[in-house]
Amino acid sequence: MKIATWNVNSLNVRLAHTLRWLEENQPDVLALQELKLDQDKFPESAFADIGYNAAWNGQKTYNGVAILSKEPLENIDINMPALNDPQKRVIAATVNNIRIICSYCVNGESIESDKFKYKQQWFQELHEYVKQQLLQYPATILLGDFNIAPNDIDVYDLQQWQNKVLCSPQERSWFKQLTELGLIDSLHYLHPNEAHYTWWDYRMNMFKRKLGLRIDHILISQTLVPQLQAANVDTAPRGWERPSDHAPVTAILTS
DNA sequence: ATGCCGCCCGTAGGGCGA
Repeated sequence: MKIATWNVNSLNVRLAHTLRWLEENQPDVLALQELKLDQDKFPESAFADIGYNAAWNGQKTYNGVAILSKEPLENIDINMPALNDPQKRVIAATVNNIRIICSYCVNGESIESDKFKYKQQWFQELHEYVKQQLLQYPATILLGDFNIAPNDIDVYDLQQWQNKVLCSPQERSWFKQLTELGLIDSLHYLHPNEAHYTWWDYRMNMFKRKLGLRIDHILISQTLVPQLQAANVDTAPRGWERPSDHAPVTAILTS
């Protein structure tokens, strides 16, 4: 089973890229973030035409998440039930008895900002939600854009980024608390000493200069670790014409 | 560096992302 996550930074702009990537890579599940389109504007038929079911949680202009799957999507959750959040950042569904939780986590802007407080509250809520989901679904995958680079190796210039948003000790502690629920960072688990980035700033030619951060992740519950075969970042789409600033992240589980 | 780039709304230029 091939699982993937990709922040496409507008599905309107990136639909062709998304379809191309699906056809070339044939994942069983693809989680999408930053759709930036309203619920009734989702291109369901374009995905159906190439064999993918879809569940989505859309929002005009900002946010928006979806799960695409070759197999049917069951027991769909829209947003975290306990958080009355107008921002559409979470969708969950069950595929082949595996719970898939797709998250577009809060950016936070800067450590000093009110948005950072929202990020903290949001991660507290995510922690509670995932804790409950794991009780109900021992085989769970939490994946998406976390907007946190959890380890020093996930950052191209530690000196520049330490104590900045995405890399601060506070954010790393929130990420660690999630993993302590019994979730394993699949790429870091298989490649602990390799630098793999998933996001490169559009400015200053950061992709060509290979200067990025690893902020998109696939966390798998401990029950699934024996099945984990591979984890990777596909940097190719970041080099396509008019790309998303994020690249797809993949994990392969044996069935 | 209040900069850089890109998307959104809307049709100029500010909000937002990371």
